Amino acid sequence: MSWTDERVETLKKMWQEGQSASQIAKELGGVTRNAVIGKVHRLGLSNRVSGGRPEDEAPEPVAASPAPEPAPAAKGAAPRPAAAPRPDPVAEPAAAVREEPRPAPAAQPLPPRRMVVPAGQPLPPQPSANEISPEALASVREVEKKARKLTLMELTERTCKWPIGDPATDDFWFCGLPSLPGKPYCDAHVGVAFQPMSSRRDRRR
DNA sequence: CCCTGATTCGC
DNA sequence: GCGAATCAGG
Repeated sequence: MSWTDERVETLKKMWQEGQSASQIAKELGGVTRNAVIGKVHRLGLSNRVSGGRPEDEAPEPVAASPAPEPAPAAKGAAPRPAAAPRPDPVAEPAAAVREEPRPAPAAQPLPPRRMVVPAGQPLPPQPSANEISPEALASVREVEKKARKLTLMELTERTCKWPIGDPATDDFWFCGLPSLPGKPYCDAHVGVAFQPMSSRRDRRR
């Protein structure tokens, strides 16, 4: 692979968005994070942040994006582990996680809201009425207390991406415990997310 | 251990 | 110019 104009453009864009070198490398493909970092330096895009600014560099205050683009699927598809778990086993939230470099540093103190009903019609993805083994639920509750409470950006391929809390408030985070190899969730959450769909009995409710 | 960016230096 | 190896951290 070579640094075509297009690839360089992607690199610049992502770097300025604050994406890590490894993330950029993954996105581009065919290059390692080292290659990305090397290129970043050659392009003169280093990120000096230290408090003291030599006073020569001033441009690029990183203006707030005009179109904030609400979190992709993270919000709308966010399952409610506590009450109605089981996010789509197929479409793991990882994709949505990849984006959103700036999750807005918390804001609204307490907006007038009652229930979170993600606008739009997309609400069906909910096999709902799920029967999760009591033990699975129990371990999940337990685990949630030990959750690392990671933010979107802190998630990696090895951290549990199970969302906890209400996405519409600051009271929201991701489990973050070590995920099972190849799985998007930790042991406890995998147990709730991937149900054999077998033990399905009638359920008074 | 996982991850980050920074630097060096042979190619 | 490129990027693996290495360094220096969190």
